[in-house]
Amino acid sequence: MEFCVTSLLRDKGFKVTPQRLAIYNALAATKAHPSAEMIYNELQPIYPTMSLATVYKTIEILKELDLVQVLNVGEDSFRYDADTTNHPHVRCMCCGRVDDLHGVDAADFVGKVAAQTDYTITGQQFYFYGTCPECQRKASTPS
Amino acid sequence: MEFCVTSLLRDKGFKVTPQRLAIYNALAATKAHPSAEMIYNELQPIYPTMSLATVYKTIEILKELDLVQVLNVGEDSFRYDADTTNHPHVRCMCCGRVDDLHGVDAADFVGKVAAQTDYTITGQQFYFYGTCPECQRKASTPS
DNA sequence: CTATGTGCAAAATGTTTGCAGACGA
DNA sequence: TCGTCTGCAAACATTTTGCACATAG
Repeated sequence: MEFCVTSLLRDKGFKVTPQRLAIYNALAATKAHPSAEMIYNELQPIYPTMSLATVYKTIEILKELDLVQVLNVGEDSFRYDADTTNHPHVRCMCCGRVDDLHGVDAADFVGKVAAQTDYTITGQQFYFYGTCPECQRKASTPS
Repeated sequence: MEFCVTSLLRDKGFKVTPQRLAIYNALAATKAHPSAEMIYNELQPIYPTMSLATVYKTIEILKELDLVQVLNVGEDSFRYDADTTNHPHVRCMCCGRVDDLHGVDAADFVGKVAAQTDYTITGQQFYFYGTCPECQRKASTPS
């Protein structure tokens, strides 16, 4: 996996730096869909001198290499996902966490939409909003 | 229509001001899903003294009254839609315009998703990306 | 050794806030 | 008249940029 990123970077003429690997690995290792700042905070203990600008610049490259996708869940910042398969996401309106929704077939729906519009559809993004299991539990058993 | 907004504002204890009516009317009169700045620019000729802050504050109220919904098409700013029915949107990756996608039944798809997750689903937002008819035409007949 | 990358600080962008004067009810 | 609203400017948060030094190849 790490080898893969290394060669992908090199192939496109990008240099392989510890920061770039660390940022990609942090993204690949989590399902939390972190924002730039969350990645930065997570890497602070390991790379105390790394700057937020480096996180942004690296994400830009990772996007170019199709190694991450960008999420726009309605917050004031973007989130990033190293799983670049096209899957829907859910955001908990209570605690703010964002989860994947795998295993739902959207092809029918996308097909119907594509048939209804004059646009040429090249991609889509589905966001669901609700309450996650933990927040449901918290809500039903008040302290 | 205008009467309706007036009384909705009054009912909730908000004052009815020309700026608020103008902002809502501007939103209700267009299908372009303008951002705060686009609304501001559109109203400049008629209300030259109006500030962007007023646009933002008014939109906040309109959201509270469920008179507008917020769109997050992946740009760096939000867009607003006075059509509060839950319908998908398409964004042209070429010219940036955002259009409605009415007449597509999402109930099946939403139902499948809701059945697959432990979240309680309370809402959703579908964004499609592609090329609008005009940009397709432009692309096929280069100057 | 050279070109690119990093880290810092400053800038840019979009949005929010505080406050004095204006205005709707 | 009174309380809220407006408009301005300043504050804020997120992301981008410029540049000197560091480092991968």
